[in-house]
Amino acid sequence: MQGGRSNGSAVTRILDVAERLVQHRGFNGFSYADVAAELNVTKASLHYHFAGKAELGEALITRYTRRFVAALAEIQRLDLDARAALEAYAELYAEVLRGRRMCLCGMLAAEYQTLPKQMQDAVIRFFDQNEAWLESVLEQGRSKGTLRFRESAREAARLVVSALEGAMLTARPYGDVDRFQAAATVLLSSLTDTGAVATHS
Amino acid sequence: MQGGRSNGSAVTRILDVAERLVQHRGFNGFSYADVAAELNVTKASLHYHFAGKAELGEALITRYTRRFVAALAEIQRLDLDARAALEAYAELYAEVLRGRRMCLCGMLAAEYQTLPKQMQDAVIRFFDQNEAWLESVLEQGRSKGTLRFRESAREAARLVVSALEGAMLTARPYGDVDRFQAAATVLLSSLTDTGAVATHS
DNA sequence: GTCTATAGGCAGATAGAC
DNA sequence: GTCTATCTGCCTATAGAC
Repeated sequence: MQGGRSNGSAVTRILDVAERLVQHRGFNGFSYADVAAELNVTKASLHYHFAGKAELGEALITRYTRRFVAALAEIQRLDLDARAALEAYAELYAEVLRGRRMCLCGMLAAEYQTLPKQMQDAVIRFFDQNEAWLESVLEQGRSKGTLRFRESAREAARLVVSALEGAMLTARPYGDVDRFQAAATVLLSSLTDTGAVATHS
Repeated sequence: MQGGRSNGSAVTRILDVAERLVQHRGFNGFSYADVAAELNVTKASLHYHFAGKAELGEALITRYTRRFVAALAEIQRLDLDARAALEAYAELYAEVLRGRRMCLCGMLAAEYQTLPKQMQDAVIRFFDQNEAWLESVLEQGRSKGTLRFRESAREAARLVVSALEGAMLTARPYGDVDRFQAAATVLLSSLTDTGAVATHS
């Protein structure tokens, strides 16, 4: 899902570095100076490409969302059953975490109250699109009998997003991708179980 | 679970204001100046009580964890069944969210990479204690047949923490506590279902 | 497009009077 | 304990040369 490393245009290289910094340290935890130092340019030259931090931030979210939505479309194209589609969805998160990164929009959700308006709106759009895609997958899975949940598909979609974002969030302090995988596995099995399983250890 | 409002000692009042600011804006999103302004004192006087931001931050986590662990002990004391204990646990999170706050340690987990070492260690301890408590509740629920999950109780505990932290994280941009409640409800029902439920809409 | 230079502000922190 | 005053450093941002 990620592009190449620092071989694109100036704008692309700026976005690549800034994206990694935000996913590592947060929007309030990085500066133009950090980006400039890594690219061996000056802060002033960054302002030529992005008027201010708000514009840079908005561009980051837009690009990230575009790539994420493209990855969702690719999963759809594979025409997997619902369980496998959810596994593929969780794998998108796992890839980000393996790069020692938090989901860009999960990070920005934490900092939401301090973000410029245009970034806030872009963060909302990311989650809306994730939910819509998941709702469709979950509804289809339930209608075919491969998934099971009591509440609406929209509500179940919110659990999936919540659990995966939260699993990334809590796995990072431990530097342990297995923690994420464990939570994802329990989540998927809890939406899959048919009832014919052991009820105690 | 929260104490009174600004009626304690100077230290307590500082912690109260700083706690709210961190839960609202993040550790990198607030300053000594913010706290001082709200309390109508100067930044210098804050340094008398807390040598630096790192010490203030560590004290915040320690107090928050102590209160949270006390709330967990209170739930235990009520001797509820596992399902009700999990509902009470989720309600602790809901109370925080109703105050328009993120879980202190969830917020700090996002900013983890930028925190001073003593704060990082304190954040880890918070999650460890939550997991241990949940593991015990989940194991008991499974042995009594009121809960159902395939994997280890420790792994299921990680899902519970992940889902609730993630549900808080993603509900805040929408300013919508119902979003949290929906995710929590689906989570609990997915750990409770006995198998005799509808499998499609 | 990228640079040097600089503005203006806010950060965390300290010294020393009261 | 709280204050005034100040330090140093970093922040975002801009002007203008090249």
